[in-house]
Amino acid sequence: MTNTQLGRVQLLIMQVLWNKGRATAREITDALNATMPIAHSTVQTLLRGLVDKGAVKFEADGRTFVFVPLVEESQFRTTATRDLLDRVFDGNVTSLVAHLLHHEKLSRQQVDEIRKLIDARGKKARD
Amino acid sequence: MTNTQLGRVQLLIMQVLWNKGRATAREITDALNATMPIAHSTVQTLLRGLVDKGAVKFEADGRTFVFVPLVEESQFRTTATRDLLDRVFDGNVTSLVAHLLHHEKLSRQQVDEIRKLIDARGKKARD
DNA sequence: GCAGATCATTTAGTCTACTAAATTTAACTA
DNA sequence: TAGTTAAATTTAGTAGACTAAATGATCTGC
Repeated sequence: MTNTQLGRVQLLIMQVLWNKGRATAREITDALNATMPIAHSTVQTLLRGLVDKGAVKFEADGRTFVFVPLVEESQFRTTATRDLLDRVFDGNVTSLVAHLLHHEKLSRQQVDEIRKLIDARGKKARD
Repeated sequence: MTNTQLGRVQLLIMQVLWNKGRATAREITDALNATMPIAHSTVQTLLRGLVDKGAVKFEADGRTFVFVPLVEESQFRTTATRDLLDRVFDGNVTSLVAHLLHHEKLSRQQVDEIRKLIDARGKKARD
Protein backbone atom coordinates (compact mmCIF):
# COMPACT_ATOMS: atom_id res chain seq x y z
CA MET A 1 0.00 0.00 0.00
CA THR A 2 2.58 2.54 -1.05
CA ASN A 3 0.01 4.90 -2.56
CA THR A 4 -2.01 6.41 0.21
CA GLN A 5 -4.14 9.49 -0.18
CA LEU A 6 -4.75 11.19 3.14
CA GLY A 7 -7.10 13.96 4.18
CA ARG A 8 -5.79 17.08 5.85
CA VAL A 9 -6.47 15.98 9.43
CA GLN A 10 -5.65 12.37 8.71
CA LEU A 11 -2.20 13.53 7.68
CA LEU A 12 -1.81 15.37 11.00
CA ILE A 13 -2.70 12.15 12.79
CA MET A 14 -0.14 10.21 10.76
CA GLN A 15 2.48 12.81 11.60
CA VAL A 16 1.87 12.24 15.30
CA LEU A 17 2.25 8.52 14.73
CA TRP A 18 5.41 8.90 12.68
CA ASN A 19 6.73 11.07 15.42
CA LYS A 20 5.95 8.78 18.34
CA GLY A 21 6.20 5.46 16.54
CA ARG A 22 2.99 4.27 18.23
CA ALA A 23 0.25 5.92 20.22
CA THR A 24 -3.23 5.52 21.65
CA ALA A 25 -6.15 7.53 20.31
CA ARG A 26 -6.06 9.59 23.49
CA GLU A 27 -2.40 10.45 23.04
CA ILE A 28 -3.07 11.52 19.48
CA THR A 29 -5.99 13.69 20.53
CA ASP A 30 -3.84 15.36 23.17
CA ALA A 31 -0.98 15.93 20.76
CA LEU A 32 -3.31 17.53 18.22
CA ASN A 33 -5.00 19.65 20.84
CA ALA A 34 -1.68 21.31 21.55
CA THR A 35 -2.16 23.02 18.18
CA MET A 36 -5.83 22.85 17.30
CA PRO A 37 -9.11 22.01 18.97
CA ILE A 38 -10.45 18.60 17.98
CA ALA A 39 -12.80 16.20 19.74
CA HIS A 40 -11.58 12.80 20.79
CA SER A 41 -14.40 11.08 18.93
CA THR A 42 -13.36 12.83 15.74
CA VAL A 43 -9.87 11.46 16.09
CA GLN A 44 -11.25 7.99 16.68
CA THR A 45 -13.41 8.20 13.57
CA LEU A 46 -10.48 9.32 11.45
CA LEU A 47 -8.30 6.57 12.90
CA ARG A 48 -10.89 4.02 11.83
CA GLY A 49 -10.68 5.47 8.32
CA LEU A 50 -6.91 5.16 8.36
CA VAL A 51 -7.19 1.53 9.42
CA ASP A 52 -9.66 0.90 6.57
CA LYS A 53 -7.18 2.46 4.14
CA GLY A 54 -4.40 0.26 5.47
CA ALA A 55 -2.33 3.23 6.57
CA VAL A 56 -2.42 2.19 10.20
CA LYS A 57 -2.93 -0.94 12.27
CA PHE A 58 -3.80 -1.33 15.92
CA GLU A 59 -2.93 -3.70 18.72
CA ALA A 60 -4.98 -4.27 21.83
CA ASP A 61 -3.24 -3.24 25.02
CA GLY A 62 -5.61 -4.17 27.82
CA ARG A 63 -8.83 -2.43 26.95
CA THR A 64 -7.31 0.25 24.75
CA PHE A 65 -5.94 0.20 21.24
CA VAL A 66 -2.46 1.24 20.35
CA PHE A 67 -2.13 2.50 16.80
CA VAL A 68 0.94 1.89 14.68
CA PRO A 69 1.66 3.43 11.28
CA LEU A 70 1.94 0.99 8.39
CA VAL A 71 2.68 3.57 5.72
CA GLU A 72 6.01 5.32 6.18
CA GLU A 73 6.43 9.04 5.98
CA SER A 74 8.81 8.81 3.06
CA GLN A 75 6.33 6.67 1.13
CA PHE A 76 3.67 9.24 1.73
CA ARG A 77 5.99 12.06 0.72
CA THR A 78 6.62 10.26 -2.53
CA THR A 79 2.91 9.88 -3.19
CA ALA A 80 2.12 13.48 -2.33
CA THR A 81 5.02 14.87 -4.32
CA ARG A 82 4.22 12.80 -7.36
CA ASP A 83 0.64 13.97 -7.14
CA LEU A 84 1.77 17.59 -7.27
CA LEU A 85 4.20 16.80 -10.04
CA ASP A 86 1.55 15.12 -12.17
CA ARG A 87 -1.32 17.48 -11.54
CA VAL A 88 0.53 20.77 -11.65
CA PHE A 89 3.95 20.39 -13.25
CA ASP A 90 3.14 18.04 -16.07
CA GLY A 91 5.26 15.34 -14.42
CA ASN A 92 8.39 17.41 -14.93
CA VAL A 93 10.75 17.41 -11.94
CA THR A 94 13.04 20.04 -13.42
CA SER A 95 10.13 22.35 -13.83
CA LEU A 96 9.18 21.96 -10.17
CA VAL A 97 12.75 22.65 -9.05
CA ALA A 98 12.88 25.69 -11.29
CA HIS A 99 9.68 26.92 -9.73
CA LEU A 100 11.08 26.47 -6.23
CA LEU A 101 14.25 28.34 -7.11
CA HIS A 102 12.32 31.22 -8.62
CA HIS A 103 9.41 31.57 -6.24
CA GLU A 104 10.51 30.41 -2.81
CA LYS A 105 12.82 32.39 -0.59
CA LEU A 106 16.14 30.67 -0.02
CA SER A 107 19.11 31.79 2.00
CA ARG A 108 22.62 31.43 0.58
CA GLN A 109 23.12 28.54 3.00
CA GLN A 110 20.11 26.74 1.60
CA VAL A 111 21.27 27.26 -1.97
CA ASP A 112 24.67 25.87 -1.05
CA GLU A 113 23.12 22.90 0.62
CA ILE A 114 21.01 22.18 -2.42
CA ARG A 115 24.07 22.40 -4.62
CA LYS A 116 25.76 19.80 -2.45
CA LEU A 117 22.77 17.53 -2.86
CA ILE A 118 22.99 17.93 -6.62
CA ASP A 119 26.69 17.16 -6.65
CA ALA A 120 26.15 14.03 -4.61
CA ARG A 121 23.30 13.02 -6.85
CA GLY A 122 25.27 13.80 -10.01
CA LYS A 123 27.95 11.26 -9.12
CA LYS A 124 25.54 8.38 -9.24
CA ALA A 125 23.30 9.59 -12.08
CA ARG A 126 22.28 6.84 -14.46
CA ASP A 127 21.99 7.15 -18.25
CA MET B 1 -6.84 36.38 -5.45
CA THR B 2 -3.41 34.78 -5.52
CA ASN B 3 -4.40 31.87 -3.28
CA THR B 4 -6.78 29.70 -5.16
CA GLN B 5 -7.61 26.15 -4.16
CA LEU B 6 -8.90 24.16 -7.10
CA GLY B 7 -10.53 20.76 -7.34
CA ARG B 8 -9.08 18.07 -9.54
CA VAL B 9 -11.34 18.69 -12.54
CA GLN B 10 -11.41 22.43 -11.99
CA LEU B 11 -7.65 22.39 -12.40
CA LEU B 12 -8.01 20.55 -15.70
CA ILE B 13 -10.41 23.25 -16.86
CA MET B 14 -7.99 25.98 -15.83
CA GLN B 15 -5.23 24.21 -17.75
CA VAL B 16 -7.32 24.34 -20.90
CA LEU B 17 -7.88 28.05 -20.32
CA TRP B 18 -4.21 28.73 -19.65
CA ASN B 19 -3.46 26.89 -22.81
CA LYS B 20 -5.91 28.66 -25.05
CA GLY B 21 -6.00 32.02 -23.30
CA ARG B 22 -9.79 32.10 -23.58
CA ALA B 23 -12.47 29.59 -24.48
CA THR B 24 -16.18 28.86 -24.46
CA ALA B 25 -17.65 26.16 -22.23
CA ARG B 26 -18.12 24.03 -25.33
CA GLU B 27 -14.49 24.33 -26.35
CA ILE B 28 -13.43 23.33 -22.86
CA THR B 29 -15.74 20.32 -22.86
CA ASP B 30 -14.37 19.20 -26.20
CA ALA B 31 -10.78 19.64 -25.07
CA LEU B 32 -11.40 17.59 -21.92
CA ASN B 33 -13.27 14.91 -23.83
CA ALA B 34 -10.12 14.26 -25.84
CA THR B 35 -8.76 12.71 -22.65
CA MET B 36 -11.72 11.83 -20.44
CA PRO B 37 -15.48 11.55 -20.72
CA ILE B 38 -17.27 14.46 -19.09
CA ALA B 39 -20.70 15.96 -19.68
CA HIS B 40 -21.03 19.50 -20.92
CA SER B 41 -23.32 20.44 -18.04
CA THR B 42 -20.67 19.25 -15.58
CA VAL B 43 -18.15 21.58 -17.15
CA GLN B 44 -20.61 24.44 -16.97
CA THR B 45 -21.29 23.78 -13.29
CA LEU B 46 -17.59 23.72 -12.50
CA LEU B 47 -17.03 26.89 -14.50
CA ARG B 48 -19.65 28.64 -12.39
CA GLY B 49 -17.72 27.53 -9.33
CA LEU B 50 -14.52 28.93 -10.76
CA VAL B 51 -16.25 32.25 -11.43
CA ASP B 52 -17.52 32.31 -7.83
CA LYS B 53 -13.99 31.72 -6.61
CA GLY B 54 -12.67 34.56 -8.77
CA ALA B 55 -10.37 32.24 -10.71
CA VAL B 56 -12.14 32.98 -13.98
CA LYS B 57 -14.28 35.69 -15.54
CA PHE B 58 -16.55 35.56 -18.54
CA GLU B 59 -17.54 37.91 -21.31
CA ALA B 60 -20.69 37.68 -23.37
CA ASP B 61 -20.08 37.00 -27.02
CA GLY B 62 -23.50 37.02 -28.64
CA ARG B 63 -25.48 34.50 -26.66
CA THR B 64 -22.51 32.50 -25.46
CA PHE B 65 -19.99 33.16 -22.72
CA VAL B 66 -16.28 33.28 -23.30
CA PHE B 67 -14.27 32.37 -20.22
CA VAL B 68 -10.97 33.99 -19.37
CA PRO B 69 -8.58 32.95 -16.60
CA LEU B 70 -7.99 35.54 -13.89
CA VAL B 71 -5.56 33.46 -11.85
CA GLU B 72 -2.29 32.76 -13.64
CA GLU B 73 -0.74 29.32 -13.81
CA SER B 74 2.38 30.43 -12.02
CA GLN B 75 0.28 31.87 -9.17
CA PHE B 76 -1.50 28.59 -8.88
CA ARG B 77 1.73 26.64 -8.97
CA THR B 78 3.00 28.74 -6.11
CA THR B 79 -0.12 28.06 -4.06
CA ALA B 80 -0.09 24.33 -4.77
CA THR B 81 3.63 23.98 -4.12
CA ARG B 82 3.47 25.90 -0.88
CA ASP B 83 0.59 23.73 0.20
CA LEU B 84 2.69 20.59 -0.32
CA LEU B 85 5.65 22.23 1.35
CA ASP B 86 3.64 23.19 4.44
CA ARG B 87 1.57 20.05 4.79
CA VAL B 88 4.20 17.46 3.99
CA PHE B 89 7.71 18.93 4.19
CA ASP B 90 7.37 21.11 7.25
CA GLY B 91 7.82 24.20 5.07
CA ASN B 92 11.36 23.16 4.25
CA VAL B 93 12.30 23.69 0.58
CA THR B 94 15.63 21.92 0.93
CA SER B 95 13.93 18.89 2.28
CA LEU B 96 11.60 18.78 -0.73
CA VAL B 97 14.49 19.09 -3.16
CA ALA B 98 16.36 16.36 -1.31
CA HIS B 99 13.30 14.16 -1.61
CA LEU B 100 13.08 14.79 -5.35
CA LEU B 101 16.74 13.99 -5.85
CA HIS B 102 16.48 10.76 -3.89
CA HIS B 103 13.13 9.44 -5.03
CA GLU B 104 12.43 10.67 -8.54
CA LYS B 105 14.18 9.32 -11.58
CA LEU B 106 16.40 11.90 -13.26
CA SER B 107 18.57 11.59 -16.32
CA ARG B 108 22.07 13.04 -16.33
CA GLN B 109 20.75 15.79 -18.57
CA GLN B 110 18.12 16.72 -16.02
CA VAL B 111 20.63 16.76 -13.20
CA ASP B 112 22.87 19.05 -15.26
CA GLU B 113 20.00 21.33 -16.02
CA ILE B 114 19.09 21.57 -12.37
CA ARG B 115 22.70 22.38 -11.52
CA LYS B 116 22.60 25.24 -14.02
CA LEU B 117 19.44 26.56 -12.38
CA ILE B 118 21.18 26.48 -9.01
CA ASP B 119 24.23 28.28 -10.36
CA ALA B 120 22.05 30.98 -11.85
CA ARG B 121 20.11 31.24 -8.63
CA GLY B 122 23.26 31.27 -6.51
CA LYS B 123 24.54 34.42 -8.19
CA LYS B 124 21.63 36.49 -6.99
CA ALA B 125 21.09 34.84 -3.60
CA ARG B 126 20.26 37.30 -0.83
CA ASP B 127 21.37 37.19 2.82
C1' DG C 1 -43.28 30.95 -37.64
C1' DC C 2 -41.61 26.75 -36.19
C1' DA C 3 -38.27 22.59 -35.67
C1' DG C 4 -33.97 21.57 -34.28
C1' DA C 5 -29.89 22.92 -32.33
C1' DT C 6 -27.29 25.13 -28.81
C1' DC C 7 -26.60 27.51 -24.87
C1' DA C 8 -27.39 28.62 -19.75
C1' DT C 9 -29.72 27.45 -15.50
C1' DT C 10 -31.97 24.59 -12.20
C1' DT C 11 -32.24 20.66 -9.64
C1' DA C 12 -30.69 16.64 -7.63
C1' DG C 13 -27.81 13.03 -6.32
C1' DT C 14 -23.16 10.74 -4.94
C1' DC C 15 -18.81 10.59 -2.53
C1' DT C 16 -15.20 11.88 0.70
C1' DA C 17 -13.52 14.25 4.62
C1' DC C 18 -14.57 16.12 8.65
C1' DT C 19 -17.11 16.95 12.84
C1' DA C 20 -18.82 15.43 17.25
C1' DA C 21 -22.81 14.09 20.27
C1' DA C 22 -24.91 10.07 22.06
C1' DT C 23 -24.64 5.49 23.29
C1' DT C 24 -22.64 1.26 24.68
C1' DT C 25 -19.08 -1.47 26.74
C1' DA C 26 -15.56 -2.55 29.88
C1' DA C 27 -12.83 -1.90 33.92
C1' DC C 28 -11.41 0.01 38.06
C1' DT C 29 -12.50 1.73 42.87
C1' DA C 30 -14.48 2.62 47.03
C1' DT D 1 -21.31 -4.60 43.92
C1' DA D 2 -22.71 0.09 42.73
C1' DG D 3 -20.89 3.99 40.74
C1' DT D 4 -17.53 6.49 38.24
C1' DT D 5 -14.48 6.79 34.58
C1' DA D 6 -12.58 6.00 30.13
C1' DA D 7 -12.62 3.52 26.26
C1' DA D 8 -14.93 2.11 21.67
C1' DT D 9 -18.87 2.32 18.59
C1' DT D 10 -22.95 4.15 16.58
C1' DT D 11 -25.35 7.69 14.61
C1' DA D 12 -25.96 11.89 12.42
C1' DG D 13 -24.95 16.02 10.25
C1' DT D 14 -22.18 19.61 7.31
C1' DA D 15 -19.40 21.04 3.43
C1' DG D 16 -17.10 20.77 -0.99
C1' DA D 17 -16.24 18.59 -5.37
C1' DC D 18 -18.09 16.17 -8.81
C1' DT D 19 -21.66 14.34 -11.76
C1' DA D 20 -25.29 15.03 -15.07
C1' DA D 21 -30.32 14.96 -16.30
C1' DA D 22 -34.00 18.07 -16.95
C1' DT D 23 -35.64 22.43 -17.99
C1' DG D 24 -35.75 26.93 -19.96
C1' DA D 25 -34.16 30.44 -23.23
C1' DT D 26 -32.44 31.88 -27.67
C1' DC D 27 -31.03 31.59 -32.24
C1' DT D 28 -31.05 29.72 -37.19
C1' DG D 29 -32.45 27.68 -41.31
C1' DC D 30 -36.24 26.55 -43.94
